[in-house]
Order: sequence, then C-alpha cells, then structure tokens
Amino acid sequence: MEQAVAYWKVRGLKMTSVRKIICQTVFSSAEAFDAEDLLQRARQKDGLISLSTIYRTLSTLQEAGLLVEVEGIDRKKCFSVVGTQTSAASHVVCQDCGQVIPLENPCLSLRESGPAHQTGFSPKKISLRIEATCDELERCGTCVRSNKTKE
Amino acid sequence: MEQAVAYWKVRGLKMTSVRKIICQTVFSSAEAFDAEDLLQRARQKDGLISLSTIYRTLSTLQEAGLLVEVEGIDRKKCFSVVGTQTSAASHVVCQDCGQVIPLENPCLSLRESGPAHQTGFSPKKISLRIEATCDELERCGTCVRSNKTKE
DNA sequence: CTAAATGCAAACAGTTTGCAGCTGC
DNA sequence: GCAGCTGCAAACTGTTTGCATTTAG
Repeated sequence: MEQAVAYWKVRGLKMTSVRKIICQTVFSSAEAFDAEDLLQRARQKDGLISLSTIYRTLSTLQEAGLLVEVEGIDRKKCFSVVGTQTSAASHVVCQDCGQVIPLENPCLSLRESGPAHQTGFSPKKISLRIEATCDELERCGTCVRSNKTKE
Repeated sequence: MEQAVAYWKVRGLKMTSVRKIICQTVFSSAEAFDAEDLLQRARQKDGLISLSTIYRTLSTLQEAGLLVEVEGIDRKKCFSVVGTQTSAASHVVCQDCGQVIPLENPCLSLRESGPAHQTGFSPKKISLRIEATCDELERCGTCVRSNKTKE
C-alpha cells in the first residue's frame, strides 16, 4: 500500500481518493480477484467508482510490480497481490467456484527457469496455474469458498 | 491424428473433409498456434474453411485430450499438441515474437500437485507458463522465429 | 493553474452461437 | 434420410479508449 503511494509519487502521479479506496480494497484481499469483484467491493466505500478506473488502476499496480495477473477459470483477468516473490507466481484456480488462490512456491523460479534458458529464451515471468476441483464440494455438495465469506 | 479419428468415430461423429484438413494441419505443428494461425494454414488446402469451424474443431480436439490450451502473449487462446504428458504442460511464450513453444517437463505434475492437494484441491490441469524474451533478438536485433519460417 | 484522473459511452477483439443449407454414413 | 457439419453473420463478453469534466498539487 505504501509502496503504491510511493510508486505514484515518484512518477509525479496523484494520490486521489478513488485510488486510495481501490488500494485499500486491493491490499486487503486474501485471494485473487477480477475487475468486477474489485468494483463490487470498492463501491461499498464509494458507489460511483467506475469499471474503467478499476482497470486503469489495476494496470498501474501491475506495472509497479505489486500485482500479478492470473487467468481465471472463465478466462477473466484476475489479479493477486505479490508478496516477496520476484517474478514467479503459483495459483490454484477452482473449477467449481472460480476462486483463485495464491500458493506459496518459493523455489519455482529457480527450478523452472533453467530449461527455458537452454532453449534460447530469458524468462521474465513464470507462472504456474493449477486448475483443480474442490475436495470439500466433492464430499459435502457445497464449497465453503463459493459463498465468498472472504477477507 | 488416428486418435482424433477414433475419438470421433466412437462418439458417432463424422470424419469430414474439413476436419481432415484441420487435423493434418494441427498435427504437423511444431509450436502452439492460435485459431487465426490455423485458419491461415488450413486455408492453403481449402480456401473456404471458416473460423467458426476452426474453433469448433479445436474444442473437440481439446475435449479428446489431444490438445492443450495455453494463453498467448496477447491473451489469445493458443493450442499445442500434447505428447505423452498427462495433465501438465509447460510453454515458453516469447514476448518478442509471440511464439509459443512447448517445453518438455516430464515431472512437473509430480512436483507440483502436492501443495495444491494440501490446500484442499484436486489438481486437474497443471500448466507452467514462462513468458520470456528471445536471446537472439537481444543479440542480433532480429528473432529467427519471428519470420515464422516454420514447419 | 495545469497536468493528471475520472466516469461515461462507444469501440474493440477474440470467441461463441443461431440458423439455413450441405454432407457423410 | 437423418443426424451431424459447415459457413455466415450476428451476438457476446471482457477490456480498452476518447472525450468532456473534475480534482490534486
């Protein structure tokens, strides 16, 4: 969050009230979210925020390296907050509820960049995407996560 | 190729001339391709083939487990022929020329399904996507692959 | 006061779908 | 001959963009 502010300040960009709200919402997310989700949640604080602003803000946060993009189950762009990882990210994408859960995977980059290098490429972003079904749904008929009692 | 024929036969579907052409084209591809690429190439054999048929055929080949989907650099759906791999696939996606190159990565699934399992999910598809830049382009100013002297 | 940010509506791109006619079996 | 396939054009969906207006610094 402070990093986002810093990023904007450095580039001579403005910290507006809308951006503040979006940032607060973004950085309090445990899972990945798509633009629509974020709009929903941000509008609870300011009902006028528009989708385009959401997209624009997500772009800059991504450029700032504070978010990574993941493809959701329905091909939507999803975003998740990056921790300390450099350029590699792992996510589980649930086929049942569509939820996208970040996974710790500290050595992914180390492990996987080698082979790519050997084929004549320099890896820039590595992402592991695991599409999966929810065990709980399988057992109980409902998936706790699908009711989005989140945050 | 024979597998595709078999798949259709089993399901009571037809082997048409259009499908034959599309299959030939698909299964002679060294790299991943998107619908447009495939249309291009298939039309060299039959100038009337339509995009919708391409999409529809790609879908069934994917259902048949003969193709996997990868996200291209421009967010297009790309497809690559699966070898013997089960449910895991690795690709390098070149940021420079957009080409998508399949990577051998025999143990990916073994290595990566564990952690997902522990979080309460059963992995169904695992895909490793490495977005990279082309070393050659970096050195020489042109990327051999970008002129698509392929196949 | 000026450059940047916003909301809105319109534009876009890739993909999917409905339908009338054609084709394999 | 009937189920399934095809091409076309139209519909869709998520995302991006142009523009007139507002706002931070």
